[in-house]
Amino acid sequence: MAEKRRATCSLSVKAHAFSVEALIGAHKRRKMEERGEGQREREGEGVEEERDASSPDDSPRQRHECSRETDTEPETARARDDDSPADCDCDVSLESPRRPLAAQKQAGTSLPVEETRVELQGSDLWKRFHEIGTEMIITKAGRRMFPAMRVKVSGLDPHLQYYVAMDIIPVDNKRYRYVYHSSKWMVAGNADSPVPPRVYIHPDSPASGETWMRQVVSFDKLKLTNNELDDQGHIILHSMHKYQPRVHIICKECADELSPVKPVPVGEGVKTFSFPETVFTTVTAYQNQQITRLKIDRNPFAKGFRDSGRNRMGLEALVESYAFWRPSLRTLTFEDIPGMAKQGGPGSHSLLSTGGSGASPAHTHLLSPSACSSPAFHLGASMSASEYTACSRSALTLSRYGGPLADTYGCLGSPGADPYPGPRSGSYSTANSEADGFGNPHATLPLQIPGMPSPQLQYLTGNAFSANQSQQGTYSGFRLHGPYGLYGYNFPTSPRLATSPEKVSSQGSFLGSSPSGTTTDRQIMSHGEGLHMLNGGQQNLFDSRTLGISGLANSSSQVSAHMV
Amino acid sequence: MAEKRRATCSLSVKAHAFSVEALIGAHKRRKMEERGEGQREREGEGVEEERDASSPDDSPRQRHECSRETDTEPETARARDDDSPADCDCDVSLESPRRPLAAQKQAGTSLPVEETRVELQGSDLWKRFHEIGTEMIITKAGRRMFPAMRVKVSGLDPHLQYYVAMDIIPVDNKRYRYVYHSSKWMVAGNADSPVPPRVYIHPDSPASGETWMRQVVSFDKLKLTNNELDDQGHIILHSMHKYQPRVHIICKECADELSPVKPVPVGEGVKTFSFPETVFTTVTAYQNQQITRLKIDRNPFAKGFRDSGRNRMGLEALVESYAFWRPSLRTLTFEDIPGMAKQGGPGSHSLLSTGGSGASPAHTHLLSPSACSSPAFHLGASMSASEYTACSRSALTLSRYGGPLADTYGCLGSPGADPYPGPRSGSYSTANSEADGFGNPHATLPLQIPGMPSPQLQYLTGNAFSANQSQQGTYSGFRLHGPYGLYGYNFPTSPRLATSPEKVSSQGSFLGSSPSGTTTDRQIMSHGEGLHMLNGGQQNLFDSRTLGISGLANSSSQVSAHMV
DNA sequence: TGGTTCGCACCTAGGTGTTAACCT
DNA sequence: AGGTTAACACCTAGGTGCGAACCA
Repeated sequence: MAEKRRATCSLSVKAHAFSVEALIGAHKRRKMEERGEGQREREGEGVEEERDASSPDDSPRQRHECSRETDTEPETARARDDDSPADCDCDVSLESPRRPLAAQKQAGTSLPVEETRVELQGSDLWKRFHEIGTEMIITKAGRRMFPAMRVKVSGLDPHLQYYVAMDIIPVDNKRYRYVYHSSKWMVAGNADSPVPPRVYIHPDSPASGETWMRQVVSFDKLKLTNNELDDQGHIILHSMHKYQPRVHIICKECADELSPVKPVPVGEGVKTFSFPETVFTTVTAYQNQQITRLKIDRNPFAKGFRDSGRNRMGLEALVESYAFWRPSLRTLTFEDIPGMAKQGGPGSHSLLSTGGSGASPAHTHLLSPSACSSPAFHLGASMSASEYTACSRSALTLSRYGGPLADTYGCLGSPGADPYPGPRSGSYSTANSEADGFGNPHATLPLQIPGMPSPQLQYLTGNAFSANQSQQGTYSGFRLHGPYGLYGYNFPTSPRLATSPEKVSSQGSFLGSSPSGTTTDRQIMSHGEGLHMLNGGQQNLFDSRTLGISGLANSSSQVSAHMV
Repeated sequence: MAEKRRATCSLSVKAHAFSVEALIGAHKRRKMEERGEGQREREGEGVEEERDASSPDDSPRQRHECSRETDTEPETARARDDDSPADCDCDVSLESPRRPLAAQKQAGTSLPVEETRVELQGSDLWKRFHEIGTEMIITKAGRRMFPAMRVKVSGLDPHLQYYVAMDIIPVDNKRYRYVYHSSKWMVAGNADSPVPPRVYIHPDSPASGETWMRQVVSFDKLKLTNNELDDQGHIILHSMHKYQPRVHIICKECADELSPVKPVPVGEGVKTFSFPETVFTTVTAYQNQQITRLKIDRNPFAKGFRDSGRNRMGLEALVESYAFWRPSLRTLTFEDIPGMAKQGGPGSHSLLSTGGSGASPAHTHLLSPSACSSPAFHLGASMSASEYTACSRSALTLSRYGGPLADTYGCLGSPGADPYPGPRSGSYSTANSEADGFGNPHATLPLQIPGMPSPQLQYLTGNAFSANQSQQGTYSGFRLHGPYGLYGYNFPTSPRLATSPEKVSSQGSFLGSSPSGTTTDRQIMSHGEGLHMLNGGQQNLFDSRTLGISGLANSSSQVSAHMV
């Protein structure tokens, strides 16, 4: 019934223009080849440390394989054996250090001044992209980023109110062009004229430090656009330019000047963080096929374009599916397979027919209805934990709202017209790896496990620049970038203040079924009937069942960024 | 390919047990019959004053017809000619009076003490259900209410912080049983033992009075369950009991005791509102077929069950479809129609095949990609409106966050253990009609049109009990209920504090494309490229194009409830 | 020719009533 | 026999890359 059918192969029309290098990744090639085709099949569904976060159905399956999915770190000298254990479930020990100070001190009372830190979640995935050369599609209507920025914040005053915002600044003043022949980005001239400044203010803003630190702060809903007249509040960028996303944490009293249509103010109370691996080049259509592949492999919404296991191409998948019927099918062609062009084989429920007909409804129902529904519970006020410990299900309660004590700071200043602050100052950042990129819910469990030692804790209790990873012997530890030589951020105080609405409504719907603890979702870990509450670091109680269900500890990146 | 096919008719298995009265609505029957079949066809897509709020595609179409869609008010003595103009587009004058005080005073500076008022949105739809006998399905997993509670709040101090919450209390201590023979609910004994108390705290809580008053406060995400062990934060109810939803507005300093698992506290600073037309009976499966019909007709998610125009039942629709081929088909039976059991007729594009095959993918693409995307824009701080008036698109900006001045009130008290407050006191309420129930986005536009007279303003500026409707001659005006004789609300201080998460993440996704101004969505009117901003009543500027696009003024209900 | 746009198939995510079991 | 449950078809809503068309 469908009027148009996709071509069977997901290569773009430009495929003829690729270099072999671009297609196979050359020296950056992952070592996947070593494996049997059967093993690689599942990679296509989104594997390794980074979980899709949206298809609860395949989570369990993948966790069983991740130990060998991450064993390859293209190009970099990073040790492979570090990632493997981290990727796997049940090794939650790596989780703990993410909240070193807050968790240690049994917070609840205000903490003394400590360094605000921001860890990038999903750093591993970001780096995978970064090694290839991250591209982000921008459209007139606005396009989400993939991976999305997700960070974990620590070192805030639990009782102060903060805004968290994100902006994206030019890395240089160049325009780029992708040369298919060499599979490289080349400078193609100077940058286009600046675009109207836009800031994505996290929809949970303002919130208490406790709230921010309790969850993974996700920027899933942020959208990029090339429409300079955009009135949806999306971040406006030029195509074929290089950009650097930044995260800002602004104390409420300093947020007077904060606006979605003005550059983020600078000064005390505004801390800015950036992560080098999140640099990307904007495009209106993907240039590097490797990027396309990785996006398709990892973004659940692009599942339809998977060959059912990327590197293990479609044919191999079919071989597997039909092995029972035709044991020696190794050399078969598409024509050999009945219905290949129109539908999947009878036994291949997980085999997406690339040219499949619409006549095959999804009655296979891959989604397990009992998968975690990740709800969020609201409390009217911050509560004494004792009120909720009586729970017969060993559940904790999430104090969603800042609570009475959380906003004794009222910003009394008027939101006066913000004088254009001028160029942003550069930002430093240190970054450790071993992270989940897209926000594996299970992986981002912000819980400190009582009684379980935190092997990396020692490395994280120092200041931001001392971050390191105990279990990653050969890993470089952290990267320290000098002042980011980012292109001047000068926008006209400008006429197009045409601020406009931005849809934040369906916050978290994307990751609704998995990324617990993201501030986007205001969710809490909850698997099936189990109830697991985050308690803002004030307690260390939690349902130990969570461990068995939601391991995959490594997805939290030990990235610590230092602000200016 | 589908393994199971729905029966051709959407009548339940209990259909054999209905009385004719139940099927045709007896004296409550709407006068639709008078119309030609062609006119009534589209009713099935969700018409009258209440708009689906989720299918932007048919909005325009419907507005062209609504003038005659709402002309019937079953049973009540309500004048029909009142509703007609109100339902139609362009008559925005009815919108204005909804925000009498805030809009009048050019708020922005604090208002003197005034009566807090709450208007039920979608009162018309609620009353339609109420007249039949509203039923709400409850499931173990939790079921949304339809219609959802949506209210408009006024009379708050714009600069104070408030929580808005909802709970649902028993109307009496009886258990009910539906008697198909008489199509009536009969008492079947005493109520079951009380269920654990649950309160749905609106996810936007706490927020400033300005924020609450600016938007329609929607309880879309609230879910009902019959699972007493629920850990999702859903409201727990008994099946076959009668309940009354209530809305509470709690000033932040009084919200210490507010908890999702404890009864709403009483006392100063807590104002409770209830609307008689929102009483419902809980069921696990619909009892009254008229309820089923109305639900299917109005709930966009049930569109698949529409016969393409409910009251203009399936057969009539087919007659129309096949009229061209068989002009005298009035007496035909299902068997007369080729393919009746499996697919719709050739010419009825809007006729959903009741038993249709899955082999027909949605390539018709009903959704217009250019339809309003209803985005929400965040502002880091409340801003001086002057900053945004320069917009070349005559757009205004929504000040999303309370802003600096919005929380000078910090509740310093600890969230101490809340002593069980005991039975709720009854609540009074006055209610005017003429409302949209489900929250037609366009209809809930909280804008005061400068220069446009507000015919009903005079009736709404008084205290809560003086509400009336100027244009509804014969309507009773308002209802004043004495202290609601609601069943005692005594729950054990109880053991199952098993509070638990509640998913609030995808707030507004349901109404994402239409109900602007709902606090659930934090959205702003925005049609296509147009940008319309709500400004919290601080300004009256807005893009006049909104009028032409988003009329349908009547959907805002002039309901004013009085709290205890 | 390189870059952009737009319709589309194909996904995820989740809200409907129906239906057939199932329970009491 | 009435009430409850879970799977399911069928929706809404919207996020993907593809590919043809378009543009400069």
